[in-house]
Amino acid sequence: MAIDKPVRRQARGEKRMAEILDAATQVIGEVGYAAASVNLIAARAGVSPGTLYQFFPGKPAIAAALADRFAAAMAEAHAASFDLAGAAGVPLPDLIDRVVDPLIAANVAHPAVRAMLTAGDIPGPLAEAIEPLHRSLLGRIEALIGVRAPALAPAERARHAHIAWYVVRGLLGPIVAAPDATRAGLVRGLKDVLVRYLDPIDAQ
Amino acid sequence: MAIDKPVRRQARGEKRMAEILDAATQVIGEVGYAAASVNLIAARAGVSPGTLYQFFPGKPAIAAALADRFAAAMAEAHAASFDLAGAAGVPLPDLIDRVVDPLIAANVAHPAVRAMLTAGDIPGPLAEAIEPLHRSLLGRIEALIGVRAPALAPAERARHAHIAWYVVRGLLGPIVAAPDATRAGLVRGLKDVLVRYLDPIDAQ
Amino acid sequence: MAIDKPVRRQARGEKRMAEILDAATQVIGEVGYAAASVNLIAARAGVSPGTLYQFFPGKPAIAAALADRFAAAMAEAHAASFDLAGAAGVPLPDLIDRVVDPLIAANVAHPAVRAMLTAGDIPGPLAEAIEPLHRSLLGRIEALIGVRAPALAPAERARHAHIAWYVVRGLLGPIVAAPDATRAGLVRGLKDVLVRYLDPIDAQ
Amino acid sequence: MAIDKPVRRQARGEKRMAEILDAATQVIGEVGYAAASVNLIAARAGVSPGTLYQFFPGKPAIAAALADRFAAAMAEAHAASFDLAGAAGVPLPDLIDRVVDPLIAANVAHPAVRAMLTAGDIPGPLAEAIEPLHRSLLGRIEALIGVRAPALAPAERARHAHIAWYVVRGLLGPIVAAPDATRAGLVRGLKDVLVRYLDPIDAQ
DNA sequence: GATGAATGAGTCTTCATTCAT
DNA sequence: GATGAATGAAGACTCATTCAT
Repeated sequence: MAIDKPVRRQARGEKRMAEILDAATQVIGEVGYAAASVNLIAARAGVSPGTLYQFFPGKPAIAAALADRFAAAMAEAHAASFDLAGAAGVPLPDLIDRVVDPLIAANVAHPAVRAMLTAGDIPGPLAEAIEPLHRSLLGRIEALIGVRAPALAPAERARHAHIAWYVVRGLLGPIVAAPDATRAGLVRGLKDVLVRYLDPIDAQ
Repeated sequence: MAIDKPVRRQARGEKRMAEILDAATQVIGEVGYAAASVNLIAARAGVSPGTLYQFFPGKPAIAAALADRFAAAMAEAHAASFDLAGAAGVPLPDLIDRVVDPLIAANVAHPAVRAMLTAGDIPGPLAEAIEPLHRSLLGRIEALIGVRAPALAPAERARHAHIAWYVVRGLLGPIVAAPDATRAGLVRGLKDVLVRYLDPIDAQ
Repeated sequence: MAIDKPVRRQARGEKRMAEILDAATQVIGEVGYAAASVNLIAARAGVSPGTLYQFFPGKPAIAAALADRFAAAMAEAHAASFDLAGAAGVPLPDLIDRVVDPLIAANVAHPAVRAMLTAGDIPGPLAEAIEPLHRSLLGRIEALIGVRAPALAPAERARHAHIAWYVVRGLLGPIVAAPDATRAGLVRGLKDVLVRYLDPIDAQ
Repeated sequence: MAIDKPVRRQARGEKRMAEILDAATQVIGEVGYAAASVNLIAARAGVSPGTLYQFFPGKPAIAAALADRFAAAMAEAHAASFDLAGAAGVPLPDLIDRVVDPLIAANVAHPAVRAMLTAGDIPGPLAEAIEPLHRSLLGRIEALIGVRAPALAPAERARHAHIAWYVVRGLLGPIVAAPDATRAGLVRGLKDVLVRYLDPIDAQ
């Protein structure tokens, strides 16, 4: 019982954090990072601003937490749909399905991340908060290319990864925002772009 | 002479407008649309806020003017590098060079537009200010595809245009931000993406 | 005790609200509604503008609160000096004393209301904020006339109430602004006007 | 011809002034003195702000000119409907008709004056600009009372004049703003108030 | 942990007025 | 006389953040 208390407290805290992050996901997804005020997020979470600051030291920290959460979700989803080791043996279009589909699903579920991903191009606190996510996504893509095209020079590998990632990121917004009817077509397009771009690079 | 007077006035005004837009281009390019305050733009232009408001009724109007300016520059540059009528006879990679190179040059020269282009994904005044430019760029791409692949169903043509445009837009940021050394590689990548994506669609 | 906490918070807030309204009463009373800037009111209340906005969403809300406060004070004062039911049995001059004296006392105590009452003739946010007070005062007058002259057609009753109210309102300014020496004479005049105007209407 | 020029110029100037005052009458009538910006008035008059300032040294000067214009119109209208000397012989209700009707007509035609008349209660530039008009109207009323009740002590005469004027002023707003259907009833009421108030004072 | 009051610099915008042309 | 560009001090309002309770 005495031992119970801190646990319970931590549990309460985790719940609060989750609530705040959920609220932030909504608000940032709706109006963008810049226009999403801390107070609005707190209000949406049903919490006072003071409470919010008890869990996050500032707005960028919320962004960072959101990014973390997303990175974890992504990692888990990708782990479920493919594994690096086996990635060499899969036909490219299949592999791209397995990479892209969870990515899109995750972005639909986490609209804030998408908004921050592009807003983060401008140097600033947001950019720094987002960077690890950026890195991790890029890293995963680079690793995959490394597996598929082991002979590729590292610089080239990095370049292709960047290109691929920017293409994906550029289409994420429209895809997430699109009505269901259009979305499928855009996803199809994105995959086509990737397949056709990467195919020549792909090990023969 | 009597006719000269009003002209001279307008000239002063036009010059100021240009100065303000130049300042806006810089500031928005540096810190993004959201963080670019009207007062900062005015200060950068060496003008009082009141003066700025004599020419532009608000921030979105500046964005719209910037977009207009860019659209005009683009149109001119494209007119110089290719013409729709003759676009059918050019090899695809050549055509893409002629379309992409001026686009990138223009974006390097107009960094604000690039920033606004992606920030404009969130509905709001900026999005509305940017829309005509968006439309015009998309329209040009669609027209080109129409010339190259006349048999394509209109819906498909539109879809491909969207995909291509989002790909370009998504890479514009990194390309513009990249140091010269990296930029060339990214441009190369962008063109490869486009060529490989559009080649199968291209008329044989 | 646990219940005490939120109460105490509210108490601080309520106190602040009262201070802000007091400051607004002064400032608006001195310079009028239009010239009374929010920041000035806040400063006079010894509060930052942000704090003011925590309690009132804008200037019209302050006006509305002021009007409310005044209406409540009026209602209380009138309740103490006469009651509708018994109003029929009082000689008209007495009744008018009992209605007018508290009204003037209240306006002397709440100079802002007087200023807003006439400024509110121009359609706009102020007019809307003031309207309920207007209605309530008019309603009270109309009710009184109804008691004194029950046979009067409703339209006529309303007309007389309007006339009487506009007469009162028109003299409120000068009366409140007058030095004590002159004030009594003006009040005397106001009452004479009302008595003589209403006497013929009064039930015989 | 050489002699002609200045005249012509003056004529043009007078016309410009009239245009500006007409515009001011409209604008102030619509939004009130405080909200009527000089630039708006100039624009409404089809003139640049600079030009406006060539004729009037500032906003209060416009108010003063408007008041002057109104005073002149009033004087003329009153001169046509009664004369001081003969005022003694007219039945009171008739006299009040002859005083009130032109006053109302003039206020309907000059809505700005009405707006300024009440706004001018707050000390400030407007009040000073309006004061002469105030004085002149009060003076006329006082003179009339003097003719009708020559035995009245001057202080009492002044007091009654004030009361009467404030009553009129207080009803001017509602009367001018009222739809035609209601207006007649209000005018009737105003006259009743005045007749009944002044009758006991009136010489027998 | 939680609350909500408090801050104050900063944002956009307006406006009376002046001045070069 | 006429124009319209230019000013800059306010004004209303917001927001990330802190602090007393």
